Amino acid sequence: MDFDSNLDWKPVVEGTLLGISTQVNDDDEENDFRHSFLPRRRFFEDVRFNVERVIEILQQDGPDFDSKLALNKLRLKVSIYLVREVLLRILRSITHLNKCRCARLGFKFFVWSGEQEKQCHNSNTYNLMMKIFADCNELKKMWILLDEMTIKGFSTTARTFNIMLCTCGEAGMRKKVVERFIQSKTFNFRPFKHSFNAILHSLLVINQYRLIEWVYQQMILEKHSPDILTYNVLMYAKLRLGKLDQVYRVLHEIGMNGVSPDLHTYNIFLHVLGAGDNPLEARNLLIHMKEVGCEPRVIHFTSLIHGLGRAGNLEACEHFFNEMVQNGCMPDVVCYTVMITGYVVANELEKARAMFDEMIINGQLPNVFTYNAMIRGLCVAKKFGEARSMLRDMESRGCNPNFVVYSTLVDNLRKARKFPMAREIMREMEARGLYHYVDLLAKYRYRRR
DNA sequence: CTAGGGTTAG
Repeated sequence: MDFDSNLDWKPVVEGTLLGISTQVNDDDEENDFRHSFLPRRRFFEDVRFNVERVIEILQQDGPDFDSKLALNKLRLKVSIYLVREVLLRILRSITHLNKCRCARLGFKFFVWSGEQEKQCHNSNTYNLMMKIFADCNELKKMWILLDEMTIKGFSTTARTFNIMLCTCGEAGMRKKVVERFIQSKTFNFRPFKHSFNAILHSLLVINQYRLIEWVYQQMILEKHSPDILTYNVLMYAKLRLGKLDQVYRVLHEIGMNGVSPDLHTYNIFLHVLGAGDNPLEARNLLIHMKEVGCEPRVIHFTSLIHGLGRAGNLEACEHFFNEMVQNGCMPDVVCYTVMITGYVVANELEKARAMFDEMIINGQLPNVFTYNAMIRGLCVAKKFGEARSMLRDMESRGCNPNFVVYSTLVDNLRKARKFPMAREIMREMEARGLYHYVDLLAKYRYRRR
């Protein structure tokens, strides 16, 4: 995909690292440092070229076309890079209509490449093939591949774990997957200290908070000692599950075990104090952070302001927002969006608008989250015409409305019994294919950022 | 190359 641009900037960047000026003169024949990158550059150009040829052949696959034979005729040198690129292309092309074909063609190529060159598979290519099966709902085949990679001696990774877990529809099944990885001898959990932290972290990424609690219990049963990462993940899960009292209990345990809190720990507590509408304690914590040399940053203030906004304490939001600026932290898109959401929740549309204007003046570009908050505010104030023109606005500024933005508008229109306009917006959604969103939900929800 | 702040409503 982005291979072109990669090839172009890489030599320049490496040159910069070596202390060589980035202003390369193209006419300078003696400038031979670029030549040393040629073989590498050539290699990737070849891969790219061959990916196209392979895809072209796979696309023709059918009863009247023997694609394996055609692939053989190419007499390719099959490398891990080639396999990876082809599988990635297939993975990205999956839609709800071509699932069967993608799974079949992907696997055909996967098997064929393995027959050409023993060294062209690794954990990564297995993960990719498994991901293709996962997205195509070929779960049995995915499990078979997991066994195969283990038998062949490839280690499973956090990525493997995530792919398997995301296909589990029910909690019981997810627990089985977790058990398998905890006991696995071939689980490559680096760079984490032990597999428990790797698993806990993976679970955090895909929002499996109850499982985090369970894995933590297993970890204690097996006498592993938790570190600050373990505790932070656990507290984060407790926070998301609304078990605020237990977050404090974990903090107490951290102190008892002589583990030092870090910036993530503080962030979690700013979240808790904000949500609990406790600006006084928050202020003490901010002072404490500075004392121990952990200077609060935008994300810390944002966590706090988010909680306070939800709790309806706008005065405190504004106070900490100003304090942040005074501390030399410039608010970013997320922070502005949190402030706007706070005003919207409190029915302060004009203040929300002022924030929206301010962020643009300060060079922060509103994104889908920001527009969604503003549209929600306009709906709450019954300004549906303006809400709809804001939808047009965001589009013209290159920020395409997503499923959430449309839902905000449609739901509010329905609540206000403005059915014709609601239908109109829904038709637009359909025209953009956003109804298929539900079908693709599993594909995107768990994707790493 | 160890995570971290934001959206609908159910």
